[in-house]
Amino acid sequence: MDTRQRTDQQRSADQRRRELLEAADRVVLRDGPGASMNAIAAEAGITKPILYRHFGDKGGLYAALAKRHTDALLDSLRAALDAPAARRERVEATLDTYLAAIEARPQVYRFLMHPAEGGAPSDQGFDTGRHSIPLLRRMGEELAEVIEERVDLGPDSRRLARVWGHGIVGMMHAAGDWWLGEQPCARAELVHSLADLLWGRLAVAGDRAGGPGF
Amino acid sequence: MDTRQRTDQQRSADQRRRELLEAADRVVLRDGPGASMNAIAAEAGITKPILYRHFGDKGGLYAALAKRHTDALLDSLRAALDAPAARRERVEATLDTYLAAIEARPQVYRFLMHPAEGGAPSDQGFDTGRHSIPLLRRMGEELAEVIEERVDLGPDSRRLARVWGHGIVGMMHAAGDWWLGEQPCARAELVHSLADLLWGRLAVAGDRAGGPGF
DNA sequence: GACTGCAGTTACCGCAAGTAACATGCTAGC
DNA sequence: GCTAGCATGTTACTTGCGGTAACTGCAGTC
Repeated sequence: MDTRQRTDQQRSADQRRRELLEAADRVVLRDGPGASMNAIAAEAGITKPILYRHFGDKGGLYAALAKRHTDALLDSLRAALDAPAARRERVEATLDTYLAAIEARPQVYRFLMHPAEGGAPSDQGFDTGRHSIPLLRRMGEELAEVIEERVDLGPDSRRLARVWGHGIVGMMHAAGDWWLGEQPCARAELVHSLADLLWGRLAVAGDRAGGPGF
Repeated sequence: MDTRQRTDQQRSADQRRRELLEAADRVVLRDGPGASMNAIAAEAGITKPILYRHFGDKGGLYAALAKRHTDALLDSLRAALDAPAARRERVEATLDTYLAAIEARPQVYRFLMHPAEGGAPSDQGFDTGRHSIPLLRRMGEELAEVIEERVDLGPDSRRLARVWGHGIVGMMHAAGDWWLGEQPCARAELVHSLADLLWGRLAVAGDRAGGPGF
């Protein structure tokens, strides 16, 4: 029964890991990303070394935490991206999905993107920052694949698709971040404005009347 | 001679501050953003408390450091943005200026944007992250102003210009970050691809032949 | 019943941020 | 000239965190 026992142990270890991650999640979402390992361990009802046995170091824990949320977000984005609809509708749906996600759970978003804000004024000791980029990169790569697969970009399509994938994701991210900071308009308006930008409205807009030079 | 003395002292204090910033610059660019206050003080030939008297805390020092570089970058961007040329040329010139800057001094760029990477594997004790966003935000706001001032966007132009400003800056940033990581093409190609995206090529591209349903 | 392996603990190290209290030199007023 | 004040600098400390070593108790195994 060696294998059977192994699987039992494995299962309980995974279960424990999940519990620890949930505890970490609670603390991080409450105290911000500056949460200490001690605090997380306390929330989980155990002590530090166990966390280290499970996750190696703080970066490992945060990476695991980030991966959970990142995977979840990417799943919803994929769903929006795969919906059977015209291109512009799909783009708008994807933008809206992303923005709805960050609007619904800004704490999670801030953890994923800006690992160094919440918490004490003299916070220290988070070593994330390695995690915000992975999310952006992954989104960029996935979008690039979708673009290359669906849009006819002529020769050099691979490179072009990747540039656009990362560029569009960055646009969405930065606009979303700004929008989340100072809710200047409804989500739908933002979605529309961004889609307009992607649809080339900048190119066809006229010059302003009293513009300097023209 | 009270005022005269005051100004003398003031001048020397400012000078000292500049020297300290240059020393900090050297250390941060050499050791990454995980550089300790002790190391910076040593490089400047003094000890920690003086740094704290000048900058308050580590965040203050890093903010001052970031402001220097941010201001410099914004100056060059403004120059490119103000050049007398057609809109597309200006856009390309601005993109190129930004990308040339991050290509020329990736260390500075990484400090401004990803304050948590270089340095020891178990780095700790940087509390920036408060600085990357300011740069993006400032660029976004400035671009928004330029857009609103020069482009005729009809009613609601203020909101639209800000959305676009932040969105375009984010696009530039994310694409630049990815491009810097894995130099996949020449700078000029990237500039062209991004400008094409902004010029609506995504909207007019056809669907790919064997696409799944689309 | 001794043996192995795993969850868990306490107690510690190292290191960096930040601070208090002490030393030193310069200018100013008497 | 001599002391008062102030800026500049120092040493030596506290606090708090990440990370680890070494010990403890407890399942199941031969």
